[in-house]
Amino acid sequence: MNIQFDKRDPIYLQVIRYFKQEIAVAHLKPGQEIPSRRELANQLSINPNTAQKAYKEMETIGLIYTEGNMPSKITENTALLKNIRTELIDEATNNFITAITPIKVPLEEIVDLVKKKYLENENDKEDTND
Amino acid sequence: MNIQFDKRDPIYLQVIRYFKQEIAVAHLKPGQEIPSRRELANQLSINPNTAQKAYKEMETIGLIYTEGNMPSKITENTALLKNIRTELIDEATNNFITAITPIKVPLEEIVDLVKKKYLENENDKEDTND
Amino acid sequence: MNIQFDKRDPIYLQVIRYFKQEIAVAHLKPGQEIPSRRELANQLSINPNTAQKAYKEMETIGLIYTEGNMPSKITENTALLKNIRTELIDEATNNFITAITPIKVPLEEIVDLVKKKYLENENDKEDTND
Amino acid sequence: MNIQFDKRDPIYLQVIRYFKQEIAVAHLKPGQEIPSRRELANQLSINPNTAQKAYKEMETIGLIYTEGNMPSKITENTALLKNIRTELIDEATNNFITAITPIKVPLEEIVDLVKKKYLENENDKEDTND
DNA sequence: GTGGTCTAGACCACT
DNA sequence: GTGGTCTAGACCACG
Repeated sequence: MNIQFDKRDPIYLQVIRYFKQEIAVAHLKPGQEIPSRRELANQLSINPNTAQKAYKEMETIGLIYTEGNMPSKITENTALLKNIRTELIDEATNNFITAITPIKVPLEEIVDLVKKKYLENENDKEDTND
Repeated sequence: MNIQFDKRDPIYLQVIRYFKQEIAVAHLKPGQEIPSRRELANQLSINPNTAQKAYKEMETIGLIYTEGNMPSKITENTALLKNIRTELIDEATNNFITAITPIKVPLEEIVDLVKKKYLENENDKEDTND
Repeated sequence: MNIQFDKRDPIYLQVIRYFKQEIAVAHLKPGQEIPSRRELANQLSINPNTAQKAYKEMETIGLIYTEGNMPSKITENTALLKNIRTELIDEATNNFITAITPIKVPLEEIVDLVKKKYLENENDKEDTND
Repeated sequence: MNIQFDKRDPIYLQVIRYFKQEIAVAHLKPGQEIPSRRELANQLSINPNTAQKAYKEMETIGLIYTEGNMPSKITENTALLKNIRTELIDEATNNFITAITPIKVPLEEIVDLVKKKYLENENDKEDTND
């Protein structure tokens, strides 16, 4: 596991987003165990309190659950899990539209730009494949 | 002038973004006077200090300038002004791609979604036209 | 008459300093007439209020005097005039020492630097002589 | 820490100048932690907002940096740090020469005066040593 | 009127 | 604890 933190957003939110993404692409499956708070903090070199905050938030959302002293697990509420992908996509798209609309960019120009950056990004990833 | 503030971002940043957008769509032109700090604060119902902070930041960026105790003006550095539109668009697009990529959404689906939301948004605006 | 205004200091203070310098080098002599407030404002392209403020301040100091509707004149208090040169030099030197002392620069280095910059400045002036 | 504030300059600028001087004489070193805003405000008996303003300005200059909510630190850009001493000295000397030149004081007289005041100042400091 | 600074005190999010 | 933002209200110098 590895997260490229940027400093614009709080770390705990970036951790949550990471888990959501892993769920959206089915790298994390219902009932699957996730690292303990301490492990996570170690792996990501973040403050244990930050890890704790992320997990607590995810529990509140219902994304994960913890029974007794067992490792936390991804929820088995598959409906909720299925929504995550849509939720992430919608959120990203809404943010985008909200940001781009006031600048009055023609739809065509937007689509072209999105396509271009999307493909650039794909190529970058291929270049850094192992 | 009117800004719909959300509480996620600091007000002074939203003010700056607003000015950038107004510049990007050429509602604000090089050398044009902008409202005084007090005036802006009144119009937006924000504290004069918050307006001052936004203006000060815009000065350090080079977006506006102030001579003596005269009202501040939009910079006459047209190169800088021209970049603003591109900068805003790029930033929005990059944020979008960065957010959407890890979810592995096919390009086609993304484009469709963008088109759909864009048009929805357009219609909303028409509905509220006078 | 011509003053190169910088924006760090208030204009009216720069005007006063200019008059003091002209007195210090005896370009302005006791009893000599000086431009009216309006004339000064025109020549320097400054606000008449600013010229007025400078003159008023100079009157308070006793540097100039005005009788009735006559043009203002340089004071005939020669003792005061003689002090101006010393005053300007002392002020400049004190400011310099106050600024340079906390940085713990050896006297030798300071003297060398002053000499160097002084001579550079002399040459610049010669180059722009008419 | 102690700063003798004068009322001519804004407090926050005097704070910045103080930090620059401390850097110039190497009392503050690259990466070194500096007091929190609140602490500084307490020590100097100034408002926390004023301390904040000074620190924010130093950040934009690149003099200090802040990660997360950790105490701010002196930048590790040693090139920038090295320049500060030169910058301070040059600025002081330029101001001095600019002020003294129009009075047409012979170089010799200037040097003598600088020497005299420098030494006076040294003695003053010795007198107040513990 | 303008910009600029400052204080006092509060609140928030993050670690 | 930390940094960051915001409000309310005041004062000053400048033009």
